[in-house]
Amino acid sequence: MERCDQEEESVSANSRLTIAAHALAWIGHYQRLGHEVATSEQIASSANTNPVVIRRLLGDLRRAGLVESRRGAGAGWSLARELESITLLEVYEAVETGPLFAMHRAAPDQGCVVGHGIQPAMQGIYDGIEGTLRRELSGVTLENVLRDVLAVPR
Amino acid sequence: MERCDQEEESVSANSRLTIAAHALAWIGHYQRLGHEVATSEQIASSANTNPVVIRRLLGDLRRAGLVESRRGAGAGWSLARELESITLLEVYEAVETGPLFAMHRAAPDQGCVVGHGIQPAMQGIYDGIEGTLRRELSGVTLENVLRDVLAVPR
DNA sequence: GGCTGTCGCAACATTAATGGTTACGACAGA
DNA sequence: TCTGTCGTAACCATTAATGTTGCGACAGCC
Repeated sequence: MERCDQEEESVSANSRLTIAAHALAWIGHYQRLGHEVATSEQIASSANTNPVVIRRLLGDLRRAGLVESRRGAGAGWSLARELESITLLEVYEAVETGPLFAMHRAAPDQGCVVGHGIQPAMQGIYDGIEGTLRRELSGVTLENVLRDVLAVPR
Repeated sequence: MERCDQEEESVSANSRLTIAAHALAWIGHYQRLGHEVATSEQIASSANTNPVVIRRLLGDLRRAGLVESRRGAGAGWSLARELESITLLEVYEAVETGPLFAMHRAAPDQGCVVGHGIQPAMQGIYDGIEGTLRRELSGVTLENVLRDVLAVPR
């Protein structure tokens, strides 16, 4: 598979949510063209990555009940649910692991008033932010995503 | 410096915002007790980390105009502004680098309709989410944080 | 029954961010 | 001059994400 190098400054964050949305939109679009299943090879070609990466990601989505896979001849992936019913929140929860912001690696000094109170204080703030993030993500369906994708001018 | 291992499942995300808030709250609280400056050694002891890590982080905050440092004898760190006027958004922008969610590492296949439209589509969604995140962060001041910290029961 | 294409998964390499550690010069007050 | 602390470079360790290869499992088809 050819690598199409593009000079990006310094990609740090994880692109798992982006690639997962790409894969779901691709499968949904492909099925609307009349095809039964999509292969990891086809999706990887569109996303410019390795088929195994796609299979790993789709494996997470299958565990979440969003897609199904068939083995044997004529194998491939298909949606387990309609694009309209899948939200970015479900995709996010299927592919993202930890919290947005982490606490200290080692517990702060509990003998210090600041060290003692900082984790509960920040946790309360972070919980509120993650709740807002989830509300935002739950307001976007994969149908919305595919519509936006197809609306981009060539 | 002793390492106080605490069994966390799998800390992945970055704790830079947490540590920065800890440091600012510590300096602010210390100054209210009548002290002029705080040393990276003291802050590191409270946060249970290395003084150099604190100096690096406070260096970012100084570049953002949130703290000042003094050198020579009686050296240390002090707030450049009141805790009430510093928001978590300013701290976030001072210490966090990239976007919350990243795009593909290599550009997707532009010859595919999905590959062509996926990045603009997701970017629009991500921009909205980051805007919401920033609004949330801008609504919390370091004064709020310190108050929450001191309100935690012993 | 064998052939074929694809998934499932393990194993390993690569890259990048983060954090921990040591070292040492610069600085400024006592 | 002495001392304590900052400023910063250099290096190592750890972790997550990603890329890659290999191969067995599976199921339809000939």
